[in-house]
Amino acid sequence: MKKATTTKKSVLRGVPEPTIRRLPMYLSLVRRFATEGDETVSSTQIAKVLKFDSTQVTKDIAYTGITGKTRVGYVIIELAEAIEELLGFNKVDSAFLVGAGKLGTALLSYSGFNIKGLKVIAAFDTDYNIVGTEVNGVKILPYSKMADLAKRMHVTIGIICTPAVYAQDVSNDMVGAGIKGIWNFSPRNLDVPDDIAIENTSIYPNLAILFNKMKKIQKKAR
Amino acid sequence: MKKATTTKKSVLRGVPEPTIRRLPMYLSLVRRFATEGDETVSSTQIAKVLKFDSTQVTKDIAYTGITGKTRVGYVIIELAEAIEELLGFNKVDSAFLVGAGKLGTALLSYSGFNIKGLKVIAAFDTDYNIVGTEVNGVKILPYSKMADLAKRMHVTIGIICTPAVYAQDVSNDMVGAGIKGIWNFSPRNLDVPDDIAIENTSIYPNLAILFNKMKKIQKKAR
DNA sequence: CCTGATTAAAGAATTAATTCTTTAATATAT
DNA sequence: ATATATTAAAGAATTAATTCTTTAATCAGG
Repeated sequence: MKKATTTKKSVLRGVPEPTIRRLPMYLSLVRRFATEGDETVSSTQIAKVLKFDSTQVTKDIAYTGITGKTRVGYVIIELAEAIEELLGFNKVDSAFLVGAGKLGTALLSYSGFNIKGLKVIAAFDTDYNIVGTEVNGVKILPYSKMADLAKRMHVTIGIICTPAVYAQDVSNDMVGAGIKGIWNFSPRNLDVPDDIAIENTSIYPNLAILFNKMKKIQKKAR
Repeated sequence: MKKATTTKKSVLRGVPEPTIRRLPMYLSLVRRFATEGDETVSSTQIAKVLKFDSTQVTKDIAYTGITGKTRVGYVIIELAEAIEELLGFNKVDSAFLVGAGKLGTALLSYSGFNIKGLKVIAAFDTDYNIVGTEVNGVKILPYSKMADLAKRMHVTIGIICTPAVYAQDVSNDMVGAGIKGIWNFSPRNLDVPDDIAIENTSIYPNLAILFNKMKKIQKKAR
């Protein structure tokens, strides 16, 4: 052990996905602590609120590269910034959203959606009843212009909120336009080249996990 | 080892969470195959589309209790039903939604939300400008009536879509009213008794995972 | 200035999850 | 019929993730 290279752990083998799922929880929690006047936070505190093992919290935070202080914990401002950096929330990627139906407009109007890290600069649809309108400051443009604009504006992220049948075509168009990451809210599995990142988001896994937890608790009660 | 009990694997130690996250993907995929006329599906096929290891798919499906046939695969109808049963999507839980703001109404109007397994029978808010209105067939009632109605109607699931500051109070009221599972869309971590299941849903983990995948791909390219 | 308590951090041990290997079944092609 | 290829399934091996243990730092109280 003790290799003298400067490579961070996170660079060596990447941050585990379970850690990436937990880090946003820590971020939201310590931000709240900050608004309540706290300046430091310990992994013990975080673990207590979230009901996690405290060494797991410590290990997760270690991926950010910052260090804490014995008997004090972490400086919240530092910690929040370090988590944001690790998660990629501190730079801004431009995004196009395609499919301004119910789900698409819901996302556009959702305040939590315009987060640091992601800037939705336009939305697109084929329905000329909604093309030309605006949702939460984002213009809805004709889909025919999507690919060309994405190329010219160097948009890196595409958000797909179309019905399942159109999702693959939209995905193809996005990839053709140089988009590097696709956030897919449609219930269709997309086929993309290896160098395109894809993340499927659906509420069903969350619902399934809730049901599963309820089932486990019922079982324990017997 | 080798205990001769008839207990299924899923009962012995529960279904792993990664498996529960994947099963809805299989379900959505095989339903599509069914609409395309297929009657059977192999784990190899599923794995190919989703870019998973095929033995992982086989093992995940094994948790449902059904068996496949060599050189054929699984009967899609059976498989879909078995997954639905395992995930708890085949029974119906009554749910109340609290907080009919942007996020709440978005969820109510989202077609994928009224899934088998979950029936939102009413929504609640304290804002009298929206109380009395209806979203997608769901009435919005005054929040003051929530707890009482939940008790009388034996509602088992509460969905919280309020701003962070109200979330803990709503959660307390729900627990007091006998609700057994809370699906929390607010960005506040809730403190609930051990016998209450809680699932926090936020889009940030998904965004973080997307960014992380993009970062990995960029790194590989160098 | 001690003493005790709390903490981050490193490392070991354990547990969970994934991937690899083998086997037996069986559909399809020759 | 026979051979070949495909598949589910069981089990072993591997890898990943979590939890436990120890250590050293350092803050707070006497």
